[in-house]
Amino acid sequence: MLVETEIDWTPGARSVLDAASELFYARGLHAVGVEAIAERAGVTKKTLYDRFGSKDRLVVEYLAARDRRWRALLTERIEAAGPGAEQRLTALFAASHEWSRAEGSRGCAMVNAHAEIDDPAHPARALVVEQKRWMLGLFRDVAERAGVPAPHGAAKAVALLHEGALVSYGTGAFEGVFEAAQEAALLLIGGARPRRLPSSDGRTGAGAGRDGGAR
Amino acid sequence: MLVETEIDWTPGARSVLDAASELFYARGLHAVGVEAIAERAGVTKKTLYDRFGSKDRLVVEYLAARDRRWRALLTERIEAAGPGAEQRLTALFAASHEWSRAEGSRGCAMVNAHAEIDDPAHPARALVVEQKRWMLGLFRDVAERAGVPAPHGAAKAVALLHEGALVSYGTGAFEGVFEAAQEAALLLIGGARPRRLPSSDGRTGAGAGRDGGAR
DNA sequence: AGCGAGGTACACCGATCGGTATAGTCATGG
DNA sequence: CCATGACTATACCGATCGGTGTACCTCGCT
Repeated sequence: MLVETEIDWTPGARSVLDAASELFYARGLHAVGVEAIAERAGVTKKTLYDRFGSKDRLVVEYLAARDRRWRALLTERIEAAGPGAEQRLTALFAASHEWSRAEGSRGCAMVNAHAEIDDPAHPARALVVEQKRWMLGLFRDVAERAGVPAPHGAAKAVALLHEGALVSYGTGAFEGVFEAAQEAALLLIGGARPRRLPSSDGRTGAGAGRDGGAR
Repeated sequence: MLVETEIDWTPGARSVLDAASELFYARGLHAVGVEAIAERAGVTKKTLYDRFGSKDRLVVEYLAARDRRWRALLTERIEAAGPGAEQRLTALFAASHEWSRAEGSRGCAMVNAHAEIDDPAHPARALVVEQKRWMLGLFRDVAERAGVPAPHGAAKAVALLHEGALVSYGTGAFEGVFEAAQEAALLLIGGARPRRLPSSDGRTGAGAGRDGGAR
């Protein structure tokens, strides 16, 4: 129950998954060959195919594993933030920012993968969609906690803000995306009705916006 | 003046560009070979290479041509909408929605291309970034017209909303993304401040308070 | 008349793609 | 004791990748 729901991969499979995660995210699905993954993992192609069967299935497992990590981080941070809507929203955007900074600025892995998979029936597509809907659920919960008159619509707008921040951080087109998204989100969800915001004095919890400036 | 500013491609080059545009967008950069593009264009590979030199350069021309179409549509619609901030914002989101519907739901071609190009020095990356900054400029213009106290920050938030709507329309994770984005954008830009002069109304500090960002 | 630009048709290149096959090593546990 | 599972090593497969070379054709323009 309280244990990790991680699949019990063999050591070889695990290092393949790690290598695939790095390479797929950094270079793209089609740009990375199974040979390169196996080499990076310190494993033969045979092992890779014994564990995953095909490149397609490896792609799905890569996304699934990444999604698990992502959700674990978010739920942890949200729960630690307390029950308040503003607290949760702030924690959520801070976690996204932190994640993005740590992963390197290649944007959202789900969106990127979706862009490379043209087959609508590919299981990876469903995985991506499911994740985005889960995110929407998170925002809806926050909107409801805030008592926003139209929680569904507000949640959707905040989800779009978040999505935009994620991919814009990836392109590096402009700076301070998470801060801007968070501020707007707080305004949409916290400020849409007569209520005092906690210390409306800038510095909205995003910590020092110590964004990795190098672009 | 009313003439197209399109580069004077040869007929062969033009059909290659058309074919490339469809195939690259639908299937992805790496998934489409030059052979397939030439075939679709009704042209030999030789012609393709005589006109574009390499696949990389064809990719750049594909994005550049698409960007030209996109900007032409937007500027036309915005100018036709009149000088008001709300009118322009509405026209902009409507145009995006219309474009996305017409192109098929594969999301933003620029973002998708960016996801597939790992080399930061690739000229296509600069093209993508430039387009996103141009979009931000559009939104800033609107924010300034609306007399928002912190136009830069508000514009960034609206740009993120728009970005999120574009890619979310692509994933198809949820419905009504353009409507939701537009509504929130209007709220952020049109409704977040005193209709008239930017007085020092207390509540304004809550959200986009500090413009900050743009260093 | 002639020439160059824009083509077609097609053969060819080395490299890499995803995926398979065969053979053998090593550790664990019933 | 020995069978099974996890792995290495290596060779191989057909297909496709981006890209080049050669030869020939056919316009429009001077």
